[in-house]
Amino acid sequence: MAFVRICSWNVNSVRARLPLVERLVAERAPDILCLQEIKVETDAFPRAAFRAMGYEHEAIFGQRGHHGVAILSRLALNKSESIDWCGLGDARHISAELPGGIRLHDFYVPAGGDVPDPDLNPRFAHKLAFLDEMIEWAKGLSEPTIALGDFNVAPLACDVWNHKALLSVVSHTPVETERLERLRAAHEWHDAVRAVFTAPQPIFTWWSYRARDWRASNRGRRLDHVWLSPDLAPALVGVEIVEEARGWERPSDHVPVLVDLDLGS
DNA sequence: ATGGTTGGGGGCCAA
Repeated sequence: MAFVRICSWNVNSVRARLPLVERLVAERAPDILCLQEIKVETDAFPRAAFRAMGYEHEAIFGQRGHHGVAILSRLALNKSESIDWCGLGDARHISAELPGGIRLHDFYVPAGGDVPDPDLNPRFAHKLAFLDEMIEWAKGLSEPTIALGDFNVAPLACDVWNHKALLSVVSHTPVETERLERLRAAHEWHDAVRAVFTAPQPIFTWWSYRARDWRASNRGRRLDHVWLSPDLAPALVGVEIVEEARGWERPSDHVPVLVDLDLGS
């Protein structure tokens, strides 16, 4: 095993973003790609393109039009499975076991709509219920675990461009950030990105498509996360937020998050 | 306070 580079990336359609995934692979060579919002049915996933890039192992859970997650790997993947959060059948989670018995969980947490009130907005209620289910699930975990993906929550004040303004904006409201912290604490996960880019340094992984100039206004949020269970925390070697990918042609609104681990022999 | 853009799938919805 030794060194393993893992990438988490909400690609906002894997078919639309294939050239950018190929560029990332050429330039950064991750061993494992964890994608979210692939927006394609499992059977229509462009497997051949990933095999051509050297990813021979796959765990894919797609869905027509919406959501969808996939793990593509140069290392063997075993016992892949998905949990049906909130019983809706949504393709928002896939997990697989890596060599060495590490379980890797790839999440696409609901965005939650616009209105931050669960009584008025069913999407926000769904997001909170989804996080509540994750908290209960995490309490029962024991194995070495990596949880990553688009959590759609920016937990810290320095994870958004304007903390006070975003306290009432879905993704940074107290009910969400408190839940995310309870989830993290439930398995004592280590936030790999914040272990390297420590607070209060602002770090973002998402910039809206709607900005005239995303780089100039820099109104970003850190919605994408990579968490390591305590036994894996010492394996952390490095992190890169591939911010430049937001400026590539026809970009996703999220950028890749790379985490390097030294898993020893 | 509002609108701004993108992708999928078909003639708007979700993000």
